Amino acid sequence: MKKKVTIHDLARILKKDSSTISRALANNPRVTKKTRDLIQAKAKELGYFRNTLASNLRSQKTRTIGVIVPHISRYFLSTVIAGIEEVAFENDYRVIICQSLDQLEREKQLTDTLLSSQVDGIIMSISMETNQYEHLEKIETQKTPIVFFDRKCEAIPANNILIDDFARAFEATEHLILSGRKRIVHFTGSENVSIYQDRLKGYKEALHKHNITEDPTLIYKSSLKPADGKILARQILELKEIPDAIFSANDLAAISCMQELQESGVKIPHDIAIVGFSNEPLGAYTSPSLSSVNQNPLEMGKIATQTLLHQIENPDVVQETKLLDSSLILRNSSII
Amino acid sequence: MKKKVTIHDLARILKKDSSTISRALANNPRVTKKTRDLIQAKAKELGYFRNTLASNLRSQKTRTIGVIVPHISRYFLSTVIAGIEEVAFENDYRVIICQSLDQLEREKQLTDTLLSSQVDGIIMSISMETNQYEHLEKIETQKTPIVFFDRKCEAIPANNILIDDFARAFEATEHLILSGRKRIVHFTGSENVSIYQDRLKGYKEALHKHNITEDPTLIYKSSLKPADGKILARQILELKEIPDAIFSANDLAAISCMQELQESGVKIPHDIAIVGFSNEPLGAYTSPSLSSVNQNPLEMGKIATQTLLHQIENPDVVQETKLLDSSLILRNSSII
DNA sequence: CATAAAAATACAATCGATTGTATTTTGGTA
DNA sequence: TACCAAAATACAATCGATTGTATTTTTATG
Repeated sequence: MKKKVTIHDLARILKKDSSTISRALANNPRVTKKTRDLIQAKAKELGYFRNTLASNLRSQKTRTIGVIVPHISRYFLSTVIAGIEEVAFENDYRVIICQSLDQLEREKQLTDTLLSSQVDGIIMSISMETNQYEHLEKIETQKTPIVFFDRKCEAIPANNILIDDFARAFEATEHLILSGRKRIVHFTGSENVSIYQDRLKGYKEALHKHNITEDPTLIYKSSLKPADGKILARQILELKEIPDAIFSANDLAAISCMQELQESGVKIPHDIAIVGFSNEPLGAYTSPSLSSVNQNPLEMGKIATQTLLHQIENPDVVQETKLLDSSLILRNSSII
Repeated sequence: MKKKVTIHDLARILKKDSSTISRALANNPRVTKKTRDLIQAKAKELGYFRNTLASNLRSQKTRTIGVIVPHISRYFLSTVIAGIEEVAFENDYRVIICQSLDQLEREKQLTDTLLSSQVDGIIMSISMETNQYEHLEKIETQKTPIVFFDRKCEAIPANNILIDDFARAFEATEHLILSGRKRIVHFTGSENVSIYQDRLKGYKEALHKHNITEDPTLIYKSSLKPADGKILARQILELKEIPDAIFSANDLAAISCMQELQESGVKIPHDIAIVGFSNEPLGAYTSPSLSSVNQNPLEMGKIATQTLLHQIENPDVVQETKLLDSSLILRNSSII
């Protein structure tokens, strides 16, 4: 394999010191413009690329952000990532992206890898399984700045970029109640994850406000994947008293549940009204279209990154929780 | 900021040489098990992390793959990325992900960045604007292995992981013809991109086979975004003779076009039948559901990565083009 | 022309881990 | 106890770029 050109090669060829080459390539004024032009021309001619490894080792900075998300290919997350990448690129940062697949073991391995890689900061949405926090404490010990998004994490001091899950869940549930629904099912996810806790609380609070007795048999916990939606649909159909509404903590479960119910002859929203969460694009195209909550993922990714970069440059900045805009979007699955 | 623990710190504390520390941490048999255990325990206690930068600089390997795609958040691409990440993780490789936004300038910058970062290989789908290739030749000059996927690139020797766009386009068009359609519109993308060329060729070939005269006014070129679909719908409605089918080179344009046509009272598929390309998940949920071509993106990502890793370990391997399985999926937008 | 000041460039240490070679220590045997 | 081989560990160079300090060269001025 042909070896790569280094500043030492250039130094030898041009009979200059490598420090001069280094400064010339960095446009350092300590090198004459004439010499600088000569060096830069030769570097280009020989296809020189600065070795970022060596450079970073010396400068103790990598201008790289590590990102850990449960699943890269979900709409919400891939859009957050697009926002992260956009702001990172603008600020000349690289992004390393990893997926935990909602598994604690993988998440641990990935945090170790990112710390070893000397990333300047980490953006993360914790996995559903995360119920222990040594791996996050390592990040804190290393003083590597970290920003959590979507799923709140209070295990270590950090910025959290969230939406108001409680308020939106309350709003969604109240919307169902105000349109006359009384037996409202709720689909929730892992209790390790703040967003599902908060959505559950919002649901309960709305019932309470409107004097509807909370019925534990109407609360279903699952991992909220499409397959779960189908299973839940069948369970609902077996209830003695069929419910008249569903508030699901995510869209994918809501949509697959809706399809399964329809195949059994249930009319949506006439018999059962449905509201989801996350505003997956396909929710706008289902029949009926799905009411949901828009979480502004692009914005979330951008703000998470801005927050992280600010923290990288100002290590002593105060940690805080930022609540971004979000909104309930009403479509035909919950409006007659 | 608290400094990170290095092997030299451990060496000082344990009164050993840093080389011994290094070997102990790498489980090198030259260090006694007793000493090794002692060192590893101390390393854990002090929260030592191997500095990957230093290690990589020494070993001239980064175990990192660079990925450049037009848009991270598109279903097809984020699924390919999920496949890439999966195989990379299994093989203990990191993945740096970048998006070109289909812009040549960004693509150039990103290839430079990746080369400077000393990635061991690159996986890439070229941008729509890419019509010059110096930046790709740089990759070749550096002897950095590269694999292209989806969009074929013959500017430099490399593996290409593709589907048979020509065959699927031919099949899709023939399907429309066999169901009685004669005036078939085709939506195509940039002529820089092989897939659009091939889909166009497949479309033409099918017309030719069935003795339908090719009509240039029925071929519309755009960037195939949702907004383009709407514009094209309006242009179609203004034609003297309304066409009876559309074969679109992607789904997003097909779907937005379909919606716009429906709002003007066109019945799909009765008046105009539609077939898209890429099998976006939401196509299964539109009304009517959209016929399309499944490109097996997860598989594509996995195979691209396996191919790249193989090439990294066997630099002299022969470059080839791999055609993966793909299939036309018929749904209600093209079946009466 | 001499000399000081300024400009340009060279020297050398450093970042942290790795690895071939050299040295020291240990254990066994005569 | 002396000595050798083997085992364990230390030394030192290296990867490529950066940067404070030292040295050389150039320029300006009396």
